[in-house]
Amino acid sequence: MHCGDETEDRTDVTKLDKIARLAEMAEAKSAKRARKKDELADHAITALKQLGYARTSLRDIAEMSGVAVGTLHYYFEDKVDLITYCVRRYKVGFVANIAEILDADVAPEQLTKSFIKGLSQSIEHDAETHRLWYDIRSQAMFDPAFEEVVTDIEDGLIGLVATYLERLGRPTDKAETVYLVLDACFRFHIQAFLKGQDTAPARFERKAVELLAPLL
Amino acid sequence: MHCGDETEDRTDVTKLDKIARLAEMAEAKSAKRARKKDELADHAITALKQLGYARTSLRDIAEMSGVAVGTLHYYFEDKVDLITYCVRRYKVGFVANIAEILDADVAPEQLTKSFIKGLSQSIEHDAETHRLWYDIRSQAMFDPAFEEVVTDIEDGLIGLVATYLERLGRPTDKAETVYLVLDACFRFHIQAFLKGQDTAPARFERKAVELLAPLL
Amino acid sequence: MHCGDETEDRTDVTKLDKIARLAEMAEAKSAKRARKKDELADHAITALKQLGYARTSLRDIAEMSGVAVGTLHYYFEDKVDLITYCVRRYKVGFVANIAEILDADVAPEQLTKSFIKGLSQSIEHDAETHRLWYDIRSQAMFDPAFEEVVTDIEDGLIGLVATYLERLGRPTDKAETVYLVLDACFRFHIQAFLKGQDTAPARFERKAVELLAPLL
Amino acid sequence: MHCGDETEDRTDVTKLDKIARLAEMAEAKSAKRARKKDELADHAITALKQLGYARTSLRDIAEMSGVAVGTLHYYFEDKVDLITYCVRRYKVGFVANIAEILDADVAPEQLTKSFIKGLSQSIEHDAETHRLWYDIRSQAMFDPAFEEVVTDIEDGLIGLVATYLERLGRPTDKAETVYLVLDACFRFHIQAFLKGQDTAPARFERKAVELLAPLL
DNA sequence: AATGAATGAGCCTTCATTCAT
DNA sequence: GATGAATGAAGGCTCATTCAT
Repeated sequence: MHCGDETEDRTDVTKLDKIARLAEMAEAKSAKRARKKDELADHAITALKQLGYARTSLRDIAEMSGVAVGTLHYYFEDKVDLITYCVRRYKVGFVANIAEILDADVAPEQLTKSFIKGLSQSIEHDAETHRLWYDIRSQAMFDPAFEEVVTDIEDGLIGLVATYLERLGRPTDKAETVYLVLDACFRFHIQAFLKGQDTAPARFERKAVELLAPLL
Repeated sequence: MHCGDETEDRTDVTKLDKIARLAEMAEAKSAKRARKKDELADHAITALKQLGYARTSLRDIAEMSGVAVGTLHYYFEDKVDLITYCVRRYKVGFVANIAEILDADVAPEQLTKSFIKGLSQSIEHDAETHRLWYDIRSQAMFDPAFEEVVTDIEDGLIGLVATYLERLGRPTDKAETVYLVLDACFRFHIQAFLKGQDTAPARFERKAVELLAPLL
Repeated sequence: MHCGDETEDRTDVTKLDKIARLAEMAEAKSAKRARKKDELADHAITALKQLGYARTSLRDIAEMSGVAVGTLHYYFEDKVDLITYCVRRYKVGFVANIAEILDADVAPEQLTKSFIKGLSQSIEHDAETHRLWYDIRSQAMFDPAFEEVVTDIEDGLIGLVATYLERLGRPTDKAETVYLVLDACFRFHIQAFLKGQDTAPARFERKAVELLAPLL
Repeated sequence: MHCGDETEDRTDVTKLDKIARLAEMAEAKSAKRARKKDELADHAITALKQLGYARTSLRDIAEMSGVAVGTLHYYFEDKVDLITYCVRRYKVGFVANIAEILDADVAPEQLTKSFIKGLSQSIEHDAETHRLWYDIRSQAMFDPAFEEVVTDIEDGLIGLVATYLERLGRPTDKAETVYLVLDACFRFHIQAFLKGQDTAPARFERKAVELLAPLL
């Protein structure tokens, strides 16, 4: 029937509209939830980088975030979920930062310099946050729950080095080796910086050059 | 009087004897205590290498050692004292082991091979214990209580590399750099081995050679 | 526009309403918490008056209160906080009770009688609770954590005596002296009563009259 | 038989001798043990007056005495026995001190002055030790194990006041009352002195005179 | 006579997690 | 969507006491 058809059509349209609107709302909701999660994570990082994984309680984080403890569990499965989310978020940002430096249009010899400078500045400004990464990486040796995030991040870091080698016109098959060397150097000087040695960033730069030279 | 003198002499001798015996007993007691401490530490390491610092309770360790919790506190100041004692004990043993290898009377080219082989075998046999060291080293970034033991051990490891370079007839001023590189490589492959990758020790050997070559 | 203004006004009203309601809820919540605290304290006093400060564990109190140990710590900072809250609460109630007696419209000679009677009855009915006060007062000689609550309560007791003297038409500058004497007498007979001497309350009354007479 | 008699006699003499010598030795031994107990008690008091009954462990006392914990249990039944021994020993000494003052051949008006002076000086010099007495007296309200020593000492103190009244030519039936008043005053000013009020001893003297006057 | 190793119950406190609202 | 009250297991640590030597 005409009437029926028309009605059905209209109904369909209405239904589709509703669904579309619902989907839209769901998306908006989900986006809002994601924003809130990130906001909570940022506060959590502030707490975590000061005390480390084992010593920071959800209460500490809740207090620092200005929300109730229950809220934390509303957004994150459990403590491990929260911590991995935080570490991932921080380290992804770090990788993006360095990637940006590697994206600059500079000569190869200049690239190494600015690359190392970027890492050195991160030692100076974010030593406390990086130690959180080393903490989690150690935990992962005992607790499989941390394995995934550590592997993902470490892959990202190796990828970063690959990008660096690419931009240098070098084969990327040594990315892992170069990462290993740079990471050792990075970690060692963060440790020194945290012990109060203010010259650690500068020493890192010299040592990194010394290590990189024979590898390239 | 003669008699008096003799008596005094005898008394003196007796006194000295007593003092000597007392000192002997005190020493024996102290030695026994040290032995017991080491025995407890060995049990503790067995527990710690399975769960790591934060996840292993003194109760766990006591149970594993077959003693009461109180006994642990009778021998160790607190948990930190116990853990640092364990890590130190294990790592000193490890350094001694490797040092023995470096002490062998072999040609330089052979030395590197046996050195790396020693490390590779330690990955295979003691991966779990080594991760305890990496755990504590990370904790030291947050907790100054671990700083001393970490510094001491790391100095020992650098010293080990210096010995290696010496035996090779190389200047030892690059010991720190070489240590950094080897440690990064070592840690990375322990991590891989613990993730179930059985080829990690072999891969470590190849990677170590690759890294060492340009540095020597 | 008229319309706009009106809408804004309405919005403002709504906002104010919300704020008001929120404030109300916060207040209600805080009141509820205070009520719960008092309820827990009352249970705690029941436990504490039986065993005293050092011998009563938080487990004992939790069990007696029918809550988990954690709940106690949710409402009170630590054991000292809980105990001082209890002692303060009890003693403030006691002071209020006696103050009520002193508020009665009776002749001066009658006042002393009813005052002493009130104290005597408190010996008979609350000897166990009062000993908790004497316990804490002694602890305060060693632990500064108890100093404040002891000073506060003792000031309140001296104030009580001052009220009594005032109602008697006497100068209040002897309040401290009279308090000292009455307290010594009170404590001594509570001690006797707790040793099983049932005549202690009656003896307290006679002794108190004997002590007060020359002071007034 | 002769022989037998003689032998028996000799035997008897020998036996008696032996018994006598044994008794002598036992006495000497017992005296030595008593001396050692007192020596240990004196060290214990030093520890106890600083921390109080509940906060002082046998380990603390052993360390301060320079003996092993086991030794403490060799001389004292248990902790309560040790503490009561200490308190009794100290307070008996205190009573003897004051009794000596009361024994002096001075005029009655002078006696009150020197009596109060003696108490005031004990506040100044031994406030810390006296608080141990107040601590135990409070504990006695909860723990019958302390009842006896507290009663004994309190009787001794009342007896001291009786001696004072006697020397003053007053009836001793008010000894308990006067003790109560003096004790209240004494305790209050010890408390004040321990809170850091240096004028407490002087204030005690004035207050004691004020309180004693109407009672005599 | 004196020791000190060993105990294990018990203490206070922390914390991730749950759930009714 | 967010809260925070409530939990209870678990943690590190203390301590009076026992006992073989």
